[in-house]
Amino acid sequence: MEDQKIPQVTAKRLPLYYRYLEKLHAIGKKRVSSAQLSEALQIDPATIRRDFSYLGELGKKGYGYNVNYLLQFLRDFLRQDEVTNVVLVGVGNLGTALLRYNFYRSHNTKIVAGFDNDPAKIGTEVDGIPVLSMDRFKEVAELHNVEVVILTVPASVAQATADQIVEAGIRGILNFTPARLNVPPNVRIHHIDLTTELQTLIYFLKKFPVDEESETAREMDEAHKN
Amino acid sequence: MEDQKIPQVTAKRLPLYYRYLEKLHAIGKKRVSSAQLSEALQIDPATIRRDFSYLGELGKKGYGYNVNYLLQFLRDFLRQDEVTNVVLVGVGNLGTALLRYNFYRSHNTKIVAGFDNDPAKIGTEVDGIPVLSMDRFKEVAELHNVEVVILTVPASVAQATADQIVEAGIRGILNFTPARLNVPPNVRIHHIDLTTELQTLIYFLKKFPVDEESETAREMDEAHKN
DNA sequence: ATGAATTTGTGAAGAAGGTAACAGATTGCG
DNA sequence: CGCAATCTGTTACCTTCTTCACAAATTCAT
Ligand SMILES: NC(=O)c1ccc[n+]([C@@H]2O[C@H](COP(=O)([O-])OP(=O)(O)OC[C@H]3O[C@@H](n4cnc5c(N)ncnc54)[C@H](O)[C@@H]3O)[C@@H](O)[C@H]2O)c1
Ligand SMILES: NC(=O)c1ccc[n+]([C@@H]2O[C@H](COP(=O)([O-])OP(=O)(O)OC[C@H]3O[C@@H](n4cnc5c(N)ncnc54)[C@H](O)[C@@H]3O)[C@@H](O)[C@H]2O)c1
Repeated sequence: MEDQKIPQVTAKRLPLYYRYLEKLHAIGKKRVSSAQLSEALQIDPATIRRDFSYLGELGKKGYGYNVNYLLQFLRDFLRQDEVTNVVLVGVGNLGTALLRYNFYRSHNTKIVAGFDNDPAKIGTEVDGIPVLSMDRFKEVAELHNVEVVILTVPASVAQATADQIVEAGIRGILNFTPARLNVPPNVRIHHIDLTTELQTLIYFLKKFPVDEESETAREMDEAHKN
Repeated sequence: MEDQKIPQVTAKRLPLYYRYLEKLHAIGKKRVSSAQLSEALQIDPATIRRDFSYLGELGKKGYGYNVNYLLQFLRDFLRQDEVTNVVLVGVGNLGTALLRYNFYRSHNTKIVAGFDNDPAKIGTEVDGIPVLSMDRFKEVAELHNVEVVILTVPASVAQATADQIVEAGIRGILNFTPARLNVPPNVRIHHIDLTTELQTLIYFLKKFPVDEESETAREMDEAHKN
């Protein structure tokens, strides 16, 4: 709480900046302007400068931002040096895909285990990550200091599963199910609703068919470029 | 364009309402109030009423909303009766999971084909959906009137692939890669950045550890409940 | 060294979204 | 029927986010 509050949206964009700065660093670029960042990330340069200004005066007038400095600053700010352990519950189609994705290499986030209630899956491994019975959830979560769960169970059991993992002390849930979970106020939930995203995209296309002339549709859509 | 503009956020919530109304309809519920919807969807009742008011006067004072009527209205408005054909490009971990998911049953959206450039995958099927060579993209997309692509290729080839599919006449892209795609203004892109979502969730947990006393963190987070 | 060119940080205005609150319409109980 | 209870639609306000526009600082070319 020692940090002064930064806007929600800014917090969501910081990882984007971080990721791109890593790329710039990798190719040896030493400086970058908000205009160049804007070009690459498709975010208004004023927005970018404002975002950074919440963190301090990170740039220099007439020069721009020093890539190394900014990268290091964001690394610290985002605690990118600390490894975060998470677990995934529901090793089905989507869960397996997520287990196979290497969040660790790119983001210092480690999925230490998957959980499922299907006896056929329990005891197996996905890319070296063990799939365990839900019985062992609390034990394993505590052992690895896990506070965040990726939830990919069927919607029908989402609430019951959420109750169970909250009970075990989990404080954050990345919810891929369409269910709206009811949890205590001290537990944070982020919803990712793939179906709705697809539907919304289709809705806009059907509703506002773009003729080459008009830019309206694109303007309408800018806000979606999170 | 005949429809008066409705706010972005409202458009994103409509499928949510629609989905829940289907559930209500299925269990035979005849009427529902904004307060009840609020309870189930965790959206402020005033927001719900405002959302519906953009579409017309759909409710009745002292009564609430007629489930069947509202459901039918939203079905029409969202064009849920028309089947939308889409294709998926990049049949890897994530792509395969999405192919296996039945968008059709739940949302009248049909993935008619997957595309990949891996010879080992071309010619196979995933749950009855054929995996084809990119060479056939334009032909197949035109045959099935496809305007929307789900993009799940590696980030490194995302831009090149986007160019290729835009060239073939695609007008909407659901982009799962972390790449920020550059496309003509008449093509719509929605980004779904799973990694950033996870990072942002973790960021908030680390930055604002919730003590039972304080609600600050939850307040800060409300906006994420999309 | 000088002055033109850059580029930041931010004040101010605007756009977009959320919500309290209430008039007015309707329901449904007694 | 009469009246309390219910519940919408919307006005008014508030908060959050975006963007314009510009002074101030710095760089860079000559
Ligand atoms: N797959 C997709 O592309 C996709 C798209 C949109 C939404 N979703 C949502 O993501 C969720 C998962 O989808 P999926 O396709 O991977 O489903 P899935 O059925 O393939 O996987 C669900 C997994 O959860 C396990 N499970 C069931 N009950 C459990 C319990 N009580 N405790 C622990 N594990 C349990 C099952 O054994 C299975 O392995 C669903 O809610 C779905 O609506 C998936
Ligand atoms: N899997 C995840 O959980 C996850 C999480 C976050 C982000 N992503 C992103 O989603 C994308 C896909 O991830 P993945 O794990 O499924 O990767 P993957 O490597 O498993 O799948 C990529 C697929 O694309 C195919 N491909 C490669 N080049 C192609 C081309 N030029 N044309 C057509 N197909 C081509 C490959 O053959 C492969 O089948 C990546 O951009 C990744 O960053 C994935």
